[in-house]
Amino acid sequence: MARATIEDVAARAGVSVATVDRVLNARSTVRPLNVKRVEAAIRALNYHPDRLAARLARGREYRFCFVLPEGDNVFMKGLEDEIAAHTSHLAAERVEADIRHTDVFDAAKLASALDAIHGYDGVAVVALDHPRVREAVNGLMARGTEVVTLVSDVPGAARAHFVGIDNSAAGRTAATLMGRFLGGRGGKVGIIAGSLALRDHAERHFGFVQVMGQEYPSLQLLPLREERDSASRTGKATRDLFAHHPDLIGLYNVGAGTDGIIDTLRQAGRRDAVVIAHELTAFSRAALMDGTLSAVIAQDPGHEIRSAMRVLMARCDRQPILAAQERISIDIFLRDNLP
Amino acid sequence: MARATIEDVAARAGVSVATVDRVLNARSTVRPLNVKRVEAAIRALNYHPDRLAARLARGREYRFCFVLPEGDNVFMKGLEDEIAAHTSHLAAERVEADIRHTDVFDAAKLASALDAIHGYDGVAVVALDHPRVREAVNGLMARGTEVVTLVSDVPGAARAHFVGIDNSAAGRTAATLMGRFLGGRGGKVGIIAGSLALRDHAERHFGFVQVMGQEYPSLQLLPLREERDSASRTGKATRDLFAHHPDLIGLYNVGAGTDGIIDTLRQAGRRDAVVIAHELTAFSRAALMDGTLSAVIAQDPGHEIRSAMRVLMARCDRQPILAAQERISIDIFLRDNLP
DNA sequence: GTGAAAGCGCTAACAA
DNA sequence: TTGTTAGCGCTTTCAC
Repeated sequence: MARATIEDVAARAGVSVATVDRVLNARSTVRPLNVKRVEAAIRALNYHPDRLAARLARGREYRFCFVLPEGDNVFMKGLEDEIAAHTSHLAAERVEADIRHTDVFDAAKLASALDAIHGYDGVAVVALDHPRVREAVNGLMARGTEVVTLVSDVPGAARAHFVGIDNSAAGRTAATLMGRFLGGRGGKVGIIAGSLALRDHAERHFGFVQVMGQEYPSLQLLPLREERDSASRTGKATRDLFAHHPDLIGLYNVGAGTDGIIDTLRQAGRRDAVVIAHELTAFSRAALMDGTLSAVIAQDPGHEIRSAMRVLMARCDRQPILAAQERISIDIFLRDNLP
Repeated sequence: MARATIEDVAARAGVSVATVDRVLNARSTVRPLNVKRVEAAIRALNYHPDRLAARLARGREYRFCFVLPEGDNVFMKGLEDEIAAHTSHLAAERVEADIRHTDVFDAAKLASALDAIHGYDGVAVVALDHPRVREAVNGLMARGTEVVTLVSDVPGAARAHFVGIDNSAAGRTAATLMGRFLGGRGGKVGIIAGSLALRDHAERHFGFVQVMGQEYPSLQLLPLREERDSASRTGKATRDLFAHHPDLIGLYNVGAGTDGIIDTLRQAGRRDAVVIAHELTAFSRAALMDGTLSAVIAQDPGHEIRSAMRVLMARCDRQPILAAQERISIDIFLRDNLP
């Protein structure tokens, strides 16, 4: 017995395919009796609509807009590459994706960039946790544009989904690695972040401090330094930290700008300290290989982009999203398990 | 300007859609001149065939067979669950998947199980590196059935693809974690495997020993114990190891049967040793949470099943496979980054 | 409220 | 070797 089609259902229910389609897609009012009949037929035949045929008939085009931070953040460049790669792959499925850039550190600019978005079915945005941004996201959803937040969330907003990792868990993971790699040694641990105004940085920092305090009391945490994800600033911060604290044995970089830290460490020839950073880039890979970095905690930009697109498409089709498949994992990379 | 269709290409090339289809799918011989014309038209219009429409028209059904080890291996049960889950999701895409069980430790049985497979478009098999199995795989491919190996490979075989991790890298990863978690302490490290006849176990063992020898000379590796992935045997082995070696500070379980080890460790109240095992299960998760296990190295069964199906489908459609998307990563899980 | 029928872009007979 | 055409399963006018 082959798959049931909409015609089979129509025949069994004693109505036309158009009526079946109406109850399936809640398109227009159908007499209650017929609704019952159709539903019964669907159950009886175990009918599942053929999504391919539906998409073909609908001739639907998905237009998505990705809003990313401007600047030279390597991870964000990676996201862009993945968007390009996946879009060309999805051209066959009528998906079109544009990219817009804006200043992520500025809520007003980000909000007005979002407000200015028209003519898209969905938008994915690297967000900022701020009332103005929340408002802008809600506005988009209200106008019927699906919104997912990417990498960094706006918790209170009506966004359809957040595509990204649990950042406090990522911070806790960093702490456990730091604590265990340091294996009972006592000393100081430095922390550098971009800005605690960025929700992901704040959460990582929180998770890190929490576990360090609870589990590794022999390690003394130095006050957090906010260096705006700038390589020159993180490099200088690293030099300062080592200069002022001869007993510095660990360093955690919560945000970007890891290249600056790596350069400084290489110049100083410091390979003994345990250094943990986020995101896999050409720099961090090389640093992992030569021992400058001990571990990297990462999120896979490819997974994130594909997930964002799947979620957006599912929402546009009013289909449920499979939470398990869309969960983004916290990857730990050592020298030995680099992809 | 909308997407170009096959009709646009046909019109521009001055041929019929059937001819375009012929050159697209290398269906039958087309006059070279027309091939040129069609190819030029495709380039000029930037034509990409609509895969959805193709699949719909083809009315293709993909019939796949998964050959898995029999027995109560929890990881393999996980694979089965994922097959079920993904198949129901792919029913909408006309994919049907059956599961067969066989004895993986027995090359002859596995080979004849493979020989007995007929009427499938593709098979995914948890293989065994043995000439008979290689022959059986080659036989399937020769009869036009696409084969991918899953989790455990048969390197010399003509299989279309191997879906799984780099196991020697996984072993090296285990060693680095072991060495760093032990942080300079000296002592003995035990190794338990299922059987070195299983290629994945042999490779993990190789990678582990290699890195331990090179990087952590203060740790003494005990001779490998082969316990056939049986929980009762690994449990006993663990008891023996601790009884005979009071200075045992690390334990690496290369294969399955981790539950036995966990039970023994819990009973003995040994939380100080660094214990590393493979695969995420209800047991290993709980053991990670309560500190009995220090780290788990895993491969995501969901990714593997989805990848196997994608690869098989792509092969059936004679489409290229995207290596980057199909790479299975070596996941490291600590208490803090459990999914 | 309901149904008939014309596509969506492609494939695969079948004819020429 | 090439072209014509009837579908694949669904959506969507447009009449009734």
